[in-house]
Amino acid sequence: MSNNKTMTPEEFAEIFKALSNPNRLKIFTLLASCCIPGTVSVLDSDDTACVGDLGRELDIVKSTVSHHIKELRRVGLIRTRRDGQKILCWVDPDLVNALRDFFAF
Amino acid sequence: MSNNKTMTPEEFAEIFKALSNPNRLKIFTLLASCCIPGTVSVLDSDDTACVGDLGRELDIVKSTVSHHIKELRRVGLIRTRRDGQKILCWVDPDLVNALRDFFAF
DNA sequence: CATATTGTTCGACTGTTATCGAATTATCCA
DNA sequence: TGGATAATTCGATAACAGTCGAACAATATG
Repeated sequence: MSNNKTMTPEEFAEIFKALSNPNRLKIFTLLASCCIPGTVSVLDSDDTACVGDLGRELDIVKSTVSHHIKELRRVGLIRTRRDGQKILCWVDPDLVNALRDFFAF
Repeated sequence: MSNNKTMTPEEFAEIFKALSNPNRLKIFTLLASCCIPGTVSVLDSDDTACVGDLGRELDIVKSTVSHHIKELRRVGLIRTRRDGQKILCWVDPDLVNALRDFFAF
């Protein structure tokens, strides 16, 4: 609704690359399932951090999770915000819509 | 419409990996734009081969195109059929629909 | 201030991928 | 059968990616 810039094949390829790693895809899916678009992630409980939760949930060490989060953020799939010690994450609904449109033909 | 098997995160990741290379994505996009779903690819003229055409159109050597076609086919994004000397390619509409649904939330 | 918690950065290792040209296979046709 | 055309396979090379643990930085709290 708000994102109407045209994307190049190279940009799309970068986004798909970000989703091409199973762990990174699981992180994305988990965020997509637990986050109300446009708001922060809360996962199950309200007072737990996203990065830590994701690692615990998916059994990945935190440095790897951090690496993946950075990559997802770089291509615009997710957004982050610091809240105290924690980094809260949520998916960018505009980019998800653009991806859905990509496969609509 | 006809494909209602559930896909694992690993399978989705493999598909996104297939689309993560710019040249492979261009091949897929070109096939998607020129092929009527369910039928064979004809590109511009009727009597030219898909693999050769794709290489000429995108300026990639044929061994590389062949490699990419093989990968796209392996993950189920496209289907192929031999017609004489040529290999005709077209996208699998069911998988495209599954991808569209993946981003529908 | 000292300590605990959360996340990032760094270095290393391992494995994978994209690309090309050469050789090979398959098909058609004269 | 022999030549032409189309595509695949193979080998090599160069670049990149995922993962981990250790060290570091930021924040909160006693």
